[in-house]
Amino acid sequence: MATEYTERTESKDKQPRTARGLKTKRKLLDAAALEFGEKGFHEASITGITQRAGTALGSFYTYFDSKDELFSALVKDMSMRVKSHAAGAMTEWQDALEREKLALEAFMTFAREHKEIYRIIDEAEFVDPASYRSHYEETAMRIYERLQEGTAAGDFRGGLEEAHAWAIMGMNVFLGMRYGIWSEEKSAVQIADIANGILAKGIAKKG
Amino acid sequence: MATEYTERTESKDKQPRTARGLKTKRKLLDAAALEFGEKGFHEASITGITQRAGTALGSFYTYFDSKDELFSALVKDMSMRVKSHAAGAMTEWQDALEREKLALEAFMTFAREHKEIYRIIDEAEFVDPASYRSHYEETAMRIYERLQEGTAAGDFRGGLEEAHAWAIMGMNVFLGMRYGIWSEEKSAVQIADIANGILAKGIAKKG
DNA sequence: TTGAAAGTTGAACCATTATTCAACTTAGAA
DNA sequence: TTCTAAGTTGAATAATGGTTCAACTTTCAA
Repeated sequence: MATEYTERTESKDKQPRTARGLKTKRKLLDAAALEFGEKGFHEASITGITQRAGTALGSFYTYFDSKDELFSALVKDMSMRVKSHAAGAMTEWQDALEREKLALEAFMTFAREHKEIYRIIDEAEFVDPASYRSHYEETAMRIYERLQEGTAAGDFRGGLEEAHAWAIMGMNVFLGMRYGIWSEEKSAVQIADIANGILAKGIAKKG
Repeated sequence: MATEYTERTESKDKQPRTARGLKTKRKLLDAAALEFGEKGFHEASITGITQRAGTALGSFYTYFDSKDELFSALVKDMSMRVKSHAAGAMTEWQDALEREKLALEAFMTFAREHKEIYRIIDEAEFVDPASYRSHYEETAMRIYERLQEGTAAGDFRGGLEEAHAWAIMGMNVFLGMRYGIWSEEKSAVQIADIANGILAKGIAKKG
């Protein structure tokens, strides 16, 4: 699975300059995603990564300055992939509420298919806190914008704040962990329905 | 602050047998909470812990088998302390909805006062996954029980499942991180009100 | 075709740090 | 008071694994 990786923080002189170099770097990145996902940052080793990638140990340092830098690059890439996936799933919807349902459904599906991604993003809290924070702040912002659009469209009530977005995000993340990663006893749709029920009417008895 | 720590997993022969021993062990545990909270598991060092505690390096191994075992003991203790604190705050309430508000409020306050605790529990996902899971499964269970009581009392609607508890927990955890640990721009009460609004009526426009 | 730049290789280096241990000190029961 | 168990100490041990580097191979523009 040849994936495209963004590499914002990278030192210029480490960019591959030939097709061969590009291929090697991609192998390293894919291998790293697996290694970090399986073992976590500290248990993962450069040796393990280069072995998976089928390259020599030294080749790693042709493309990355350090283990930390690689991890950082991966976090940013994973963050972007979650975002793209969700965006792609939220194209067709009748009302704002349904859009949120689609968002969570997409999120759950993605979590199930890429369990390693979640481990990497979560571990960024300790290895690369700035990226971790950005990931969630940007995600919250995106949700907040959807809330505002929803209010404007008359689907959502007024008075929705940034904190509402964080609450929804928290719901989604924990449901993703519990019913996406830890077990798949319920379908993504079932879970999305439950969360959507909360957003639609809360849990209080009507009266 | 002499805190009591539970030590379920500890080997019997490491228990202190004198008052002096007990005191040293407590110093080590308190120092460890600080060290792990500040630096995280891997950056934290036994040397750092014993230095903070004002004991010799070797004394650590009089009371603990390993760095991992100590961390594990800490996670369990922190988990218990969050639980106790929340329980203590949820004694006076008129209806189930208000009880949930008090729970989140307590959680937020506690997070602000013990930021290091959150780091420790979060990092357990990688260092001691079993404890991490237990912590959240038990918390979710407690919430779920409250939901059932709420339904029985006529405060909550029917059809509430375990997944509803996970959704609420996720909301709380993320709000605690964002508005408890990262910044305190809003009061615990304000945040608890927002979350409670979601539980009470959702975010959809009444129609 | 050719040679300089790019890429590859893996052994060696080195810093870190958890853990051990044997000598030493203190506590407290008898 | 005495003596043994409990506790303390910190230098030494050992294993790990990130990083460097000099020799070697491949690429590709001219």
